[in-house]
Amino acid sequence: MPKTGMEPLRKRALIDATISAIGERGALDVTMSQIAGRAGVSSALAHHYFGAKDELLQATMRHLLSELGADLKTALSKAHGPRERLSAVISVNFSATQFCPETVAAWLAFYVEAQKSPAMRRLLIVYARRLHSNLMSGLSAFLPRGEAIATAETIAAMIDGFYIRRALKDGPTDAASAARLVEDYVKLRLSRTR
Amino acid sequence: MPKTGMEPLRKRALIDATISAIGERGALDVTMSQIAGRAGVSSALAHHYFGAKDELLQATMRHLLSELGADLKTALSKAHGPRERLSAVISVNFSATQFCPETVAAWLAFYVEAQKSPAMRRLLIVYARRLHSNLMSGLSAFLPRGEAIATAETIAAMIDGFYIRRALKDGPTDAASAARLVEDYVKLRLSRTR
DNA sequence: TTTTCTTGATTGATCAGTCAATTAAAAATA
DNA sequence: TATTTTTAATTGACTGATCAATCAAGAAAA
Repeated sequence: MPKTGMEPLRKRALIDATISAIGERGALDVTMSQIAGRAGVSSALAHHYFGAKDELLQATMRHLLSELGADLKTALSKAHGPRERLSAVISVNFSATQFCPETVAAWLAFYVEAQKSPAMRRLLIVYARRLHSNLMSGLSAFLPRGEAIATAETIAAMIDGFYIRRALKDGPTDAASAARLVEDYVKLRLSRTR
Repeated sequence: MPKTGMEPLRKRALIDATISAIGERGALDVTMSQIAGRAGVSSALAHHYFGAKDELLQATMRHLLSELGADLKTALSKAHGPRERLSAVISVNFSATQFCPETVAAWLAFYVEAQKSPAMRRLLIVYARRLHSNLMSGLSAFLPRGEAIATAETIAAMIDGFYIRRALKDGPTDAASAARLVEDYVKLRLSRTR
Protein backbone atom coordinates (compact mmCIF):
# COMPACT_ATOMS: atom_id res chain seq x y z
CA MET A 1 0.00 0.00 0.00
CA PRO A 2 1.79 3.15 -1.21
CA LYS A 3 1.59 6.07 1.14
CA THR A 4 2.37 8.87 -1.26
CA GLY A 5 -0.31 11.41 -2.00
CA MET A 6 -3.05 9.25 -0.60
CA GLU A 7 -5.58 12.02 -0.42
CA PRO A 8 -6.87 12.00 -4.01
CA LEU A 9 -6.85 8.21 -4.17
CA ARG A 10 -8.74 7.79 -0.93
CA LYS A 11 -11.22 10.52 -1.78
CA ARG A 12 -11.91 8.89 -5.09
CA ALA A 13 -12.27 5.45 -3.52
CA LEU A 14 -14.65 6.84 -0.92
CA ILE A 15 -16.77 8.56 -3.57
CA ASP A 16 -16.95 5.35 -5.61
CA ALA A 17 -17.84 3.44 -2.45
CA THR A 18 -20.56 5.96 -1.72
CA ILE A 19 -22.14 5.48 -5.13
CA SER A 20 -22.04 1.73 -4.89
CA ALA A 21 -23.37 1.72 -1.31
CA ILE A 22 -26.24 4.02 -2.24
CA GLY A 23 -26.87 1.95 -5.34
CA GLU A 24 -27.12 -1.24 -3.32
CA ARG A 25 -29.10 0.25 -0.47
CA GLY A 26 -31.25 2.41 -2.73
CA ALA A 27 -31.15 5.38 -0.40
CA LEU A 28 -28.96 7.86 1.39
CA ASP A 29 -29.28 6.15 4.74
CA VAL A 30 -25.98 4.41 4.26
CA THR A 31 -23.60 4.84 7.18
CA MET A 32 -20.12 6.23 7.09
CA SER A 33 -18.88 2.85 8.30
CA GLN A 34 -20.53 1.03 5.40
CA ILE A 35 -19.02 3.43 2.91
CA ALA A 36 -15.59 3.37 4.52
CA GLY A 37 -15.68 -0.41 4.79
CA ARG A 38 -16.40 -0.68 1.08
CA ALA A 39 -13.45 1.55 0.35
CA GLY A 40 -11.29 -0.59 2.61
CA VAL A 41 -10.62 2.05 5.24
CA SER A 42 -11.96 3.03 8.64
CA SER A 43 -14.81 5.44 9.11
CA ALA A 44 -12.45 7.75 10.98
CA LEU A 45 -10.45 8.16 7.79
CA ALA A 46 -13.52 9.10 5.82
CA HIS A 47 -14.18 11.80 8.36
CA HIS A 48 -10.56 12.86 8.20
CA TYR A 49 -10.75 13.49 4.48
CA PHE A 50 -14.28 14.79 4.13
CA GLY A 51 -15.07 16.29 7.52
CA ALA A 52 -18.75 15.50 7.61
CA LYS A 53 -21.04 13.04 5.89
CA ASP A 54 -22.79 15.88 4.08
CA GLU A 55 -19.58 16.89 2.44
CA LEU A 56 -18.90 13.37 1.24
CA LEU A 57 -22.40 13.17 -0.21
CA GLN A 58 -22.02 16.52 -1.90
CA ALA A 59 -18.65 15.53 -3.29
CA THR A 60 -20.24 12.35 -4.61
CA MET A 61 -22.95 14.30 -6.31
CA ARG A 62 -20.45 16.73 -7.82
CA HIS A 63 -18.57 13.72 -9.12
CA LEU A 64 -21.70 12.34 -10.76
CA LEU A 65 -22.45 15.73 -12.22
CA SER A 66 -18.98 16.22 -13.63
CA GLU A 67 -18.96 12.73 -15.14
CA LEU A 68 -22.23 13.48 -16.87
CA GLY A 69 -20.81 16.79 -18.02
CA ALA A 70 -17.74 15.10 -19.45
CA ASP A 71 -19.78 12.45 -21.28
CA LEU A 72 -21.96 15.19 -22.68
CA LYS A 73 -19.02 17.23 -23.87
CA THR A 74 -17.58 14.24 -25.71
CA ALA A 75 -20.90 13.40 -27.33
CA LEU A 76 -21.58 16.99 -28.38
CA SER A 77 -18.16 17.34 -29.94
CA LYS A 78 -19.00 14.50 -32.31
CA ALA A 79 -22.40 15.88 -33.27
CA HIS A 80 -22.90 17.78 -36.52
CA GLY A 81 -25.70 20.31 -36.49
CA PRO A 82 -28.58 20.88 -34.07
CA ARG A 83 -30.49 17.68 -34.83
CA GLU A 84 -27.52 15.51 -33.97
CA ARG A 85 -26.83 17.62 -30.90
CA LEU A 86 -30.33 16.89 -29.71
CA SER A 87 -29.88 13.16 -30.14
CA ALA A 88 -26.50 13.33 -28.45
CA VAL A 89 -27.99 14.93 -25.35
CA ILE A 90 -30.65 12.24 -25.17
CA SER A 91 -28.32 9.33 -25.79
CA VAL A 92 -25.85 10.46 -23.13
CA ASN A 93 -28.58 10.40 -20.51
CA PHE A 94 -29.32 6.80 -21.44
CA SER A 95 -25.73 5.67 -21.97
CA ALA A 96 -24.42 2.61 -20.18
CA THR A 97 -22.46 4.68 -17.67
CA GLN A 98 -25.34 7.01 -16.79
CA PHE A 99 -28.32 4.68 -16.91
CA CYS A 100 -26.83 1.88 -14.82
CA PRO A 101 -28.80 0.90 -11.70
CA GLU A 102 -26.24 2.26 -9.24
CA THR A 103 -26.05 5.68 -10.81
CA VAL A 104 -29.80 5.89 -11.26
CA ALA A 105 -30.40 4.97 -7.62
CA ALA A 106 -27.89 7.60 -6.55
CA TRP A 107 -29.59 10.28 -8.65
CA LEU A 108 -32.97 9.44 -7.21
CA ALA A 109 -31.60 9.49 -3.67
CA PHE A 110 -30.01 12.87 -4.30
CA TYR A 111 -33.28 14.24 -5.64
CA VAL A 112 -34.84 13.39 -2.31
CA GLU A 113 -31.93 14.78 -0.34
CA ALA A 114 -32.24 18.04 -2.28
CA GLN A 115 -35.55 18.66 -0.50
CA LYS A 116 -33.68 19.07 2.76
CA SER A 117 -30.29 20.32 1.69
CA PRO A 118 -30.05 23.67 -0.09
CA ALA A 119 -26.54 22.80 -1.25
CA MET A 120 -27.83 19.65 -2.96
CA ARG A 121 -30.69 21.53 -4.50
CA ARG A 122 -28.32 24.07 -5.97
CA LEU A 123 -26.30 21.29 -7.57
CA LEU A 124 -29.39 19.68 -9.06
CA ILE A 125 -30.62 22.99 -10.42
CA VAL A 126 -27.28 23.50 -12.12
CA TYR A 127 -27.80 20.13 -13.79
CA ALA A 128 -31.38 20.95 -14.79
CA ARG A 129 -30.36 24.29 -16.27
CA ARG A 130 -27.55 22.73 -18.23
CA LEU A 131 -29.82 20.02 -19.60
CA HIS A 132 -32.39 22.64 -20.54
CA SER A 133 -29.91 24.85 -22.34
CA ASN A 134 -28.38 21.91 -24.18
CA LEU A 135 -31.80 20.84 -25.35
CA MET A 136 -32.65 24.38 -26.36
CA SER A 137 -29.50 24.67 -28.42
CA GLY A 138 -30.79 21.80 -30.51
CA LEU A 139 -34.48 22.67 -30.53
CA SER A 140 -34.18 26.38 -31.30
CA ALA A 141 -33.14 25.57 -34.83
CA PHE A 142 -36.47 23.91 -35.56
CA LEU A 143 -39.09 25.43 -33.29
CA PRO A 144 -40.17 28.92 -32.26
CA ARG A 145 -38.91 29.86 -28.83
CA GLY A 146 -42.10 29.11 -26.89
CA GLU A 147 -42.52 25.67 -28.41
CA ALA A 148 -38.85 24.91 -27.97
CA ILE A 149 -39.12 25.68 -24.26
CA ALA A 150 -42.18 23.50 -23.86
CA THR A 151 -40.51 20.68 -25.77
CA ALA A 152 -37.33 20.93 -23.69
CA GLU A 153 -39.36 20.77 -20.49
CA THR A 154 -41.22 17.75 -21.79
CA ILE A 155 -38.05 15.93 -22.77
CA ALA A 156 -36.49 16.70 -19.39
CA ALA A 157 -39.54 15.31 -17.60
CA MET A 158 -39.47 12.17 -19.75
CA ILE A 159 -35.84 11.56 -18.92
CA ASP A 160 -36.45 11.95 -15.18
CA GLY A 161 -39.51 9.75 -15.49
CA PHE A 162 -37.61 6.93 -17.14
CA TYR A 163 -34.95 7.22 -14.47
CA ILE A 164 -37.58 6.67 -11.79
CA ARG A 165 -39.02 3.67 -13.57
CA ARG A 166 -35.58 2.26 -14.01
CA ALA A 167 -34.98 2.60 -10.26
CA LEU A 168 -38.25 0.76 -9.65
CA LYS A 169 -37.46 -1.82 -12.32
CA ASP A 170 -40.89 -1.23 -13.80
CA GLY A 171 -41.84 -0.28 -17.33
CA PRO A 172 -39.22 -0.11 -20.10
CA THR A 173 -36.29 -0.72 -17.84
CA ASP A 174 -33.62 -0.91 -20.47
CA ALA A 175 -31.76 2.11 -21.74
CA ALA A 176 -32.40 1.41 -25.40
CA SER A 177 -36.20 1.36 -25.09
CA ALA A 178 -36.28 4.47 -22.98
CA ALA A 179 -34.00 6.34 -25.37
CA ARG A 180 -36.11 5.22 -28.31
CA LEU A 181 -39.29 6.51 -26.70
CA VAL A 182 -37.73 9.92 -26.13
CA GLU A 183 -36.42 9.97 -29.68
CA ASP A 184 -39.87 9.03 -30.98
CA TYR A 185 -41.29 12.03 -29.21
CA VAL A 186 -38.65 14.33 -30.68
CA LYS A 187 -39.28 13.00 -34.18
CA LEU A 188 -42.99 13.48 -33.76
CA ARG A 189 -42.59 17.04 -32.58
CA LEU A 190 -40.09 18.02 -35.27
CA SER A 191 -42.07 16.37 -38.07
CA ARG A 192 -44.67 19.08 -37.66
CA THR A 193 -42.21 21.84 -38.45
CA ARG A 194 -42.83 23.93 -41.50
CA MET B 1 -62.11 14.63 23.54
CA PRO B 2 -64.54 11.80 22.78
CA LYS B 3 -63.30 8.36 23.67
CA THR B 4 -65.64 6.28 21.60
CA GLY B 5 -64.14 4.28 18.78
CA MET B 6 -60.94 6.21 18.83
CA GLU B 7 -59.07 3.77 16.67
CA PRO B 8 -60.17 4.89 13.18
CA LEU B 9 -59.96 8.57 14.15
CA ARG B 10 -56.49 8.26 15.58
CA LYS B 11 -55.27 6.14 12.69
CA ARG B 12 -56.56 8.66 10.22
CA ALA B 13 -55.04 11.57 12.14
CA LEU B 14 -51.71 9.77 12.29
CA ILE B 15 -51.77 9.07 8.56
CA ASP B 16 -52.55 12.70 7.79
CA ALA B 17 -49.80 13.77 10.16
CA THR B 18 -47.41 11.42 8.39
CA ILE B 19 -48.16 12.95 5.01
CA SER B 20 -47.76 16.47 6.28
CA ALA B 21 -44.58 15.63 8.17
CA ILE B 22 -43.05 13.97 5.12
CA GLY B 23 -44.21 16.87 2.99
CA GLU B 24 -42.50 19.37 5.22
CA ARG B 25 -39.36 17.37 5.76
CA GLY B 26 -39.21 16.14 2.19
CA ALA B 27 -38.16 12.65 3.18
CA LEU B 28 -39.06 9.56 5.15
CA ASP B 29 -36.62 10.33 7.94
CA VAL B 30 -39.39 11.83 10.05
CA THR B 31 -39.55 10.40 13.54
CA MET B 32 -42.50 8.74 15.20
CA SER B 33 -42.47 11.52 17.79
CA GLN B 34 -42.75 14.22 15.12
CA ILE B 35 -45.65 12.43 13.49
CA ALA B 36 -47.41 11.71 16.77
CA GLY B 37 -46.84 15.29 17.96
CA ARG B 38 -48.44 16.60 14.79
CA ALA B 39 -51.43 14.38 15.41
CA GLY B 40 -51.60 15.60 19.00
CA VAL B 41 -50.80 12.28 20.65
CA SER B 42 -47.79 10.57 22.13
CA SER B 43 -45.43 8.42 20.10
CA ALA B 44 -46.38 5.46 22.28
CA LEU B 45 -49.92 5.73 20.97
CA ALA B 46 -48.75 5.67 17.40
CA HIS B 47 -46.94 2.45 18.17
CA HIS B 48 -50.01 1.14 19.92
CA TYR B 49 -52.17 1.55 16.84
CA PHE B 50 -49.68 0.75 14.11
CA GLY B 51 -47.18 -1.53 15.78
CA ALA B 52 -44.10 -0.44 13.89
CA LYS B 53 -43.09 2.61 11.89
CA ASP B 54 -43.03 0.57 8.68
CA GLU B 55 -46.66 -0.27 9.10
CA LEU B 56 -47.61 3.36 9.57
CA LEU B 57 -45.69 4.28 6.45
CA GLN B 58 -47.31 1.50 4.47
CA ALA B 59 -50.74 2.48 5.71
CA THR B 60 -49.99 6.04 4.65
CA MET B 61 -49.05 4.90 1.22
CA ARG B 62 -52.14 2.75 0.89
CA HIS B 63 -54.14 5.80 1.88
CA LEU B 64 -52.51 7.90 -0.84
CA LEU B 65 -53.11 5.12 -3.31
CA SER B 66 -56.76 4.72 -2.43
CA GLU B 67 -57.38 8.47 -2.58
CA LEU B 68 -55.88 8.55 -6.03
CA GLY B 69 -58.02 5.57 -6.96
CA ALA B 70 -61.16 7.28 -5.71
CA ASP B 71 -60.40 10.51 -7.57
CA LEU B 72 -59.77 8.51 -10.68
CA LYS B 73 -63.01 6.60 -10.38
CA THR B 74 -64.97 9.83 -10.04
CA ALA B 75 -63.27 11.42 -13.01
CA LEU B 76 -63.69 8.36 -15.21
CA SER B 77 -67.37 8.12 -14.42
CA LYS B 78 -67.87 11.59 -15.90
CA ALA B 79 -65.89 10.86 -19.05
CA HIS B 80 -67.65 10.00 -22.32
CA GLY B 81 -65.65 7.87 -24.67
CA PRO B 82 -61.97 6.92 -24.79
CA ARG B 83 -60.62 10.37 -25.61
CA GLU B 84 -62.23 11.91 -22.56
CA ARG B 85 -61.11 8.98 -20.44
CA LEU B 86 -57.56 9.69 -21.47
CA SER B 87 -57.84 13.32 -20.48
CA ALA B 88 -59.51 12.35 -17.22
CA VAL B 89 -56.60 10.09 -16.25
CA ILE B 90 -54.14 12.86 -16.98
CA SER B 91 -56.06 15.59 -15.22
CA VAL B 92 -56.53 13.54 -12.06
CA ASN B 93 -52.78 13.12 -11.73
CA PHE B 94 -52.41 16.90 -11.88
CA SER B 95 -55.44 17.78 -9.78
CA ALA B 96 -55.13 20.08 -6.79
CA THR B 97 -55.36 17.20 -4.32
CA GLN B 98 -52.77 15.01 -6.05
CA PHE B 99 -50.26 17.56 -7.30
CA CYS B 100 -49.92 19.54 -4.07
CA PRO B 101 -46.39 19.80 -2.65
CA GLU B 102 -47.08 17.57 0.36
CA THR B 103 -48.49 14.71 -1.65
CA VAL B 104 -45.81 14.99 -4.29
CA ALA B 105 -43.05 14.93 -1.68
CA ALA B 106 -44.65 11.89 -0.10
CA TRP B 107 -44.82 10.07 -3.43
CA LEU B 108 -41.19 10.78 -4.16
CA ALA B 109 -40.16 9.63 -0.69
CA PHE B 110 -42.12 6.42 -1.15
CA TYR B 111 -40.46 5.80 -4.50
CA VAL B 112 -37.13 5.85 -2.71
CA GLU B 113 -38.38 3.68 0.12
CA ALA B 114 -39.61 1.15 -2.42
CA GLN B 115 -35.99 0.38 -3.24
CA LYS B 116 -35.53 -1.09 0.21
CA SER B 117 -38.98 -2.33 1.09
CA PRO B 118 -40.56 -5.06 -1.03
CA ALA B 119 -43.97 -4.24 0.46
CA MET B 120 -43.67 -0.64 -0.72
CA ARG B 121 -42.49 -1.72 -4.11
CA ARG B 122 -45.49 -3.99 -4.51
CA LEU B 123 -47.80 -1.09 -3.72
CA LEU B 124 -46.11 1.16 -6.24
CA ILE B 125 -46.25 -1.49 -8.91
CA VAL B 126 -49.97 -1.83 -8.33
CA TYR B 127 -50.25 1.89 -8.96
CA ALA B 128 -48.10 1.72 -12.08
CA ARG B 129 -50.12 -1.14 -13.52
CA ARG B 130 -53.38 0.61 -12.85
CA LEU B 131 -52.17 3.80 -14.49
CA HIS B 132 -50.95 1.81 -17.46
CA SER B 133 -54.20 -0.04 -17.93
CA ASN B 134 -56.25 3.13 -17.56
CA LEU B 135 -54.14 4.82 -20.20
CA MET B 136 -54.44 1.79 -22.47
CA SER B 137 -58.19 1.79 -22.18
CA GLY B 138 -58.17 5.26 -23.71
CA LEU B 139 -55.35 4.79 -26.20
CA SER B 140 -56.40 1.45 -27.62
CA ALA B 141 -59.28 3.10 -29.41
CA PHE B 142 -56.93 5.20 -31.50
CA LEU B 143 -53.63 3.38 -31.82
CA PRO B 144 -52.48 -0.12 -32.68
CA ARG B 145 -51.50 -2.10 -29.64
CA GLY B 146 -47.74 -1.64 -29.91
CA GLU B 147 -47.99 2.12 -30.32
CA ALA B 148 -50.55 2.36 -27.54
CA ILE B 149 -48.18 0.61 -25.16
CA ALA B 150 -45.31 2.88 -26.11
CA THR B 151 -47.51 5.94 -25.73
CA ALA B 152 -48.78 4.82 -22.34
CA GLU B 153 -45.22 4.29 -21.12
CA THR B 154 -44.26 7.71 -22.37
CA ILE B 155 -47.19 9.41 -20.67
CA ALA B 156 -46.45 7.58 -17.43
CA ALA B 157 -42.82 8.69 -17.55
CA MET B 158 -43.87 12.27 -18.23
CA ILE B 159 -46.18 12.28 -15.23
CA ASP B 160 -43.49 10.93 -12.93
CA GLY B 161 -41.02 13.39 -14.38
CA PHE B 162 -43.25 16.38 -13.70
CA TYR B 163 -43.77 15.10 -10.15
CA ILE B 164 -40.03 15.13 -9.59
CA ARG B 165 -39.66 18.62 -10.97
CA ARG B 166 -42.51 19.76 -8.82
CA ALA B 167 -40.78 18.35 -5.75
CA LEU B 168 -37.64 20.24 -6.73
CA LYS B 169 -39.60 23.39 -7.56
CA ASP B 170 -37.86 23.55 -10.90
CA GLY B 171 -39.32 23.73 -14.38
CA PRO B 172 -43.07 24.09 -14.89
CA THR B 173 -43.96 23.75 -11.27
CA ASP B 174 -47.67 24.43 -11.57
CA ALA B 175 -50.18 21.71 -12.24
CA ALA B 176 -51.83 23.47 -15.17
CA SER B 177 -48.64 23.80 -17.22
CA ALA B 178 -47.61 20.23 -16.55
CA ALA B 179 -51.03 18.90 -17.49
CA ARG B 180 -51.03 21.01 -20.65
CA LEU B 181 -47.66 19.63 -21.72
CA VAL B 182 -48.87 16.06 -21.31
CA GLU B 183 -52.07 16.87 -23.19
CA ASP B 184 -50.03 18.46 -25.98
CA TYR B 185 -48.13 15.24 -26.35
CA VAL B 186 -51.34 13.21 -26.50
CA LYS B 187 -52.82 15.51 -29.12
CA LEU B 188 -49.68 15.31 -31.19
CA ARG B 189 -49.62 11.52 -31.06
CA LEU B 190 -53.31 11.12 -31.83
CA SER B 191 -53.28 13.65 -34.65
CA ARG B 192 -51.23 11.20 -36.65
CA THR B 193 -53.90 8.55 -36.57
CA ARG B 194 -55.32 7.46 -39.83
C1' DT C 1 -65.62 -4.56 36.82
C1' DT C 2 -63.62 -5.00 32.51
C1' DT C 3 -62.07 -3.02 28.46
C1' DT C 4 -60.24 0.77 25.83
C1' DC C 5 -57.24 4.57 25.62
C1' DT C 6 -53.22 7.06 26.80
C1' DT C 7 -48.74 8.42 28.34
C1' DG C 8 -44.06 9.07 30.80
C1' DA C 9 -40.19 6.77 31.53
C1' DT C 10 -36.97 3.59 29.98
C1' DT C 11 -34.17 0.53 27.12
C1' DG C 12 -31.15 -0.87 23.63
C1' DA C 13 -29.37 -0.04 19.30
C1' DT C 14 -27.33 2.80 15.90
C1' DC C 15 -24.47 6.37 14.23
C1' DA C 16 -21.95 10.78 13.24
C1' DG C 17 -18.24 12.84 14.78
C1' DT C 18 -13.86 13.30 17.90
C1' DC C 19 -9.42 12.26 19.77
C1' DA C 20 -5.29 10.43 21.30
C1' DA C 21 -2.08 7.33 19.85
C1' DT C 22 0.48 4.62 16.15
C1' DT C 23 2.84 3.80 12.06
C1' DA C 24 5.03 5.03 7.99
C1' DA C 25 6.87 8.24 4.68
C1' DA C 26 9.44 12.66 3.59
C1' DA C 27 12.41 16.08 4.57
C1' DA C 28 16.00 17.99 6.89
C1' DT C 29 20.28 17.61 9.11
C1' DA C 30 24.59 15.81 10.44
C1' DT D 1 24.73 7.66 4.17
C1' DA D 2 22.71 7.56 8.62
C1' DT D 3 20.18 10.32 11.81
C1' DT D 4 16.71 12.91 13.53
C1' DT D 5 12.64 15.68 12.73
C1' DT D 6 8.54 16.70 10.71
C1' DT D 7 4.56 15.70 8.30
C1' DA D 8 0.93 12.53 6.42
C1' DA D 9 -1.92 8.52 6.98
C1' DT D 10 -4.52 5.64 9.74
C1' DT D 11 -7.15 3.53 13.31
C1' DG D 12 -9.58 1.78 17.74
C1' DA D 13 -11.95 3.39 21.26
C1' DC D 14 -15.01 6.64 22.93
C1' DT D 15 -18.93 10.19 23.36
C1' DG D 16 -23.25 12.17 22.91
C1' DA D 17 -27.29 12.35 20.51
C1' DT D 18 -31.17 10.33 18.40
C1' DC D 19 -34.80 7.15 17.90
C1' DA D 20 -37.79 2.96 17.51
C1' DA D 21 -39.90 0.13 20.45
C1' DT D 22 -41.55 -1.53 25.14
C1' DC D 23 -43.93 -1.48 29.40
C1' DA D 24 -46.12 -0.67 33.49
C1' DA D 25 -49.37 2.15 35.18
C1' DG D 26 -53.03 5.62 35.16
C1' DA D 27 -57.46 7.66 33.42
C1' DA D 28 -61.70 7.21 31.23
C1' DA D 29 -65.51 4.70 29.24
C1' DA D 30 -68.55 0.66 28.82
